[in-house]
Amino acid sequence: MSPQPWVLHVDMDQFIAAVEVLRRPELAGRPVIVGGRGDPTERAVVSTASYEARAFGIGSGMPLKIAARKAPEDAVFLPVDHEAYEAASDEVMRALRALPDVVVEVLGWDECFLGATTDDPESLARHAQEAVLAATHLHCTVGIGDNKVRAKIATEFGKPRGVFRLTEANWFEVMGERPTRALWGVGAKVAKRLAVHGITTVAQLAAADPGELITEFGPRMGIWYHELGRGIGPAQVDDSPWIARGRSRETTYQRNLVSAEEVRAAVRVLSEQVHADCVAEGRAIFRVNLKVRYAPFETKTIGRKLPEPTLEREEVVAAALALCDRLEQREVRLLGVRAEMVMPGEGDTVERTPVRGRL
DNA sequence: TCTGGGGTCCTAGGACCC
DNA sequence: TCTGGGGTCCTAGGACCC
Repeated sequence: MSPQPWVLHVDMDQFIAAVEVLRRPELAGRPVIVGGRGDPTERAVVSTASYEARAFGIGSGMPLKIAARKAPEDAVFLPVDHEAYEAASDEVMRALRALPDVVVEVLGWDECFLGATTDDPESLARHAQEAVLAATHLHCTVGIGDNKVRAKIATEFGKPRGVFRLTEANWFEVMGERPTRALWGVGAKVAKRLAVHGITTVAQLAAADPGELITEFGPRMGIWYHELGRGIGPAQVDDSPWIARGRSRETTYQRNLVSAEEVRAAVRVLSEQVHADCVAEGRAIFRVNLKVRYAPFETKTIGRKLPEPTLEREEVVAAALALCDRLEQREVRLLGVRAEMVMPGEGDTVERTPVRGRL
């Protein structure tokens, strides 16, 4: 068989929990739950649970308070330590980039795509696993696909520590009868809207009328979902460095903010932090957004474009505070300030690259 | 039963212009 | 007095991912 281009998706197994166990070997084999400040009585959620903790029904995104209720006596709750995971992530990516003739596109701390031309992708996958294990003592799963969508989904079937190949040849055999929710980019809301049209499985999505999907979801997403049903997606792996579109800071308060003064004080703090982040990158801010979660759980976002892109602290803070005037007089449990930044080498707007970030 | 913090992109609709 | 068609920009809001 002649060599052909392949996409591999490398996904670290229980990454955050694994990094914590690595530096605390005595925790091996115990249920480890990482989230928030490590205090299960606080408002926070689980970042990662070890496989031992998952056996008790604890998973990512679950409130720590719920996790505490499900957890056994010997469970360990740990605070999130971003720097440690970033350092471990750097080592993982470095090991993968050292593989011969591969392109590495980083998706997050614990996952990336590899692009390579080979006649034996399984062998490359095993080499990648060995290289990561040798460099970091961490295990990973590799999904192999003929594009990014299939490689990404393939990983699910290889967990943990395995390799799985998903291509046009076995797409419907593997995915056809699964719910649309199993597709990357289909969440609860989209699955529900599809179900209204009688589409509940991947095979049904593949057979759906594209016109109907376009009417429901718009020209871009309609076509995207129709192709997703057939496992079609981009295959180009791009290793150009990622440039963030914006920076944001948000905080969920342990006690809701009640008065307008409290809210304004919190917005000032957050906007000063965001401003400092942007100054550190040296990229001017052209838009400021405010995200507010009212108690109990309703989220709103408002924003405004600045007259001119700027890095003047008081201008940024004033813009964020001005948005406060448009908030409702209700208890606030979360506030976030986001700054969108001018892209280097461009004008004052962000150039949208439709697929990236979502894929 | 209680729901983080950091991101990304898409769509609808109004304002405005020719 | 009635009111086009096309385009761009902006804002708000929705949805998804790790």
